[in-house]
Amino acid sequence: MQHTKSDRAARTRDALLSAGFDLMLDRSVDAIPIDDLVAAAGVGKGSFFNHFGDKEGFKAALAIEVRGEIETKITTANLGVTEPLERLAGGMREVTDYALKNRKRTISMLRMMVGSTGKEYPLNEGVRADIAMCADAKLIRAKSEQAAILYWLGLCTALITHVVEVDLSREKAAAFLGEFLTSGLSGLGADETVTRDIAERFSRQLSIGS
Amino acid sequence: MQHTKSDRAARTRDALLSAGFDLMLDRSVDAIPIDDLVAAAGVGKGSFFNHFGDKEGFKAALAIEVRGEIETKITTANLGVTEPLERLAGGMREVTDYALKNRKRTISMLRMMVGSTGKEYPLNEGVRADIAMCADAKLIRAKSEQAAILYWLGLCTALITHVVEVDLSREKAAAFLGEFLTSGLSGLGADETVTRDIAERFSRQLSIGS
DNA sequence: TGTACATCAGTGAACGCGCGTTCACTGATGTAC
DNA sequence: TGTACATCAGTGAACGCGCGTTCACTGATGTAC
Repeated sequence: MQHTKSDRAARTRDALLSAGFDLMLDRSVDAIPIDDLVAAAGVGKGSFFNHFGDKEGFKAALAIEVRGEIETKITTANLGVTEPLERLAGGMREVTDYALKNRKRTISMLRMMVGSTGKEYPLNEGVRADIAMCADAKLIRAKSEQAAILYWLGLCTALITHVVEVDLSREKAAAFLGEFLTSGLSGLGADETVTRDIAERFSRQLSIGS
Repeated sequence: MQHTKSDRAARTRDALLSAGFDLMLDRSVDAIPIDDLVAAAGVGKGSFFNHFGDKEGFKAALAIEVRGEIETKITTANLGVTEPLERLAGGMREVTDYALKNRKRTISMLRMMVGSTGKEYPLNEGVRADIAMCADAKLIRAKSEQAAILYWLGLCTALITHVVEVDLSREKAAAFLGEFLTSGLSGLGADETVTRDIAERFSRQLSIGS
């Protein structure tokens, strides 16, 4: 079977990345010795360098890993959705769901985002597009597009930060999502009825789980 | 003069802290060797340990430093203010002003906040009190107090993150503050007219400078 | 199917620099008389 | 005002462990014939 060898490689690679996420519960990447990583992953020290070249390469791989997962999760969930406000809300719901299901990875991502002074959020580009659609359709108060993007991303970040910090139950996270959608959408100037509908509906979806 | 010796001590201490903030533009505290710190501060290596005991002590001192500055800045600005919505908005204006005036310190603070997984924002407690006052006075939609606090702190964080990231001019920062106050207050359910008035007035105050 | 060879991933001992911490000493400031 | 002493902050050489990186080797998987 042609995949056997790359399967083995993929397994060690994944083991190392997972070990990274595990150990980042306590400390920042910089503070984790490679010895600890390979011990936690159960692989030889050399494998670390086979796969990532050096520690910088490892850090980059960690970031790309979570980023990719979240992006495809949101993209998938929004596949058939055309209503711009629902796309926006869907992103917030999905990222919250991700935080519930992948606490350690989310914590790592939040740590790394600021480690590199905020730079590129995953989902950054998607939010920009959705906000623009909302503005075009006159669904939100259209002043500064950039401010709206920052506003929305800030809310998403604050929400999932809280979810992972206090290790919220799905129930409670859903309640918070409802609150954030209510405040968030009405803050953008969306219609009150639509806002309430979306907040309730999406909160319920999250509480059920997907 | 009895202060002479402690003045000397205070100077070296400040030099080390400032060096810390300077060097944190590039890297996290953990990634800064003490040799670099003392070189940048122009003091002997031993002084570092005289003042902070070890590197952990230094990190703690950095955090306390900024936190204290921001807290007293906000407290001072809100001294005579009794209107709860204005206190809330005043906090956001002051923290933005701080970010404009102390870019490096703000960057350091943002880095450190997530380094310890978000924990205690400076201003956390003040916001809680102001939100509670707003809710009591029926000035905002009163659902979950905790969600409202997270919402507001999230907005403050997002705003100053952007200010320091792109090194915004005071002018542009004031515009963003206006947008964030508009969205932020109306997201909380504050009266539309009051919101617009506060947003315009506080934005103008920031653009002039204090 | 079997044998020989090539490639690719894994391993851990060895290396050596980097970096946090210590410490004996110097110099400055404050105090006693 | 002057001298002797105590205290306090600053200094940088020296230490030694920790940690990132290297490398020669082993073992596993894939391929040729």
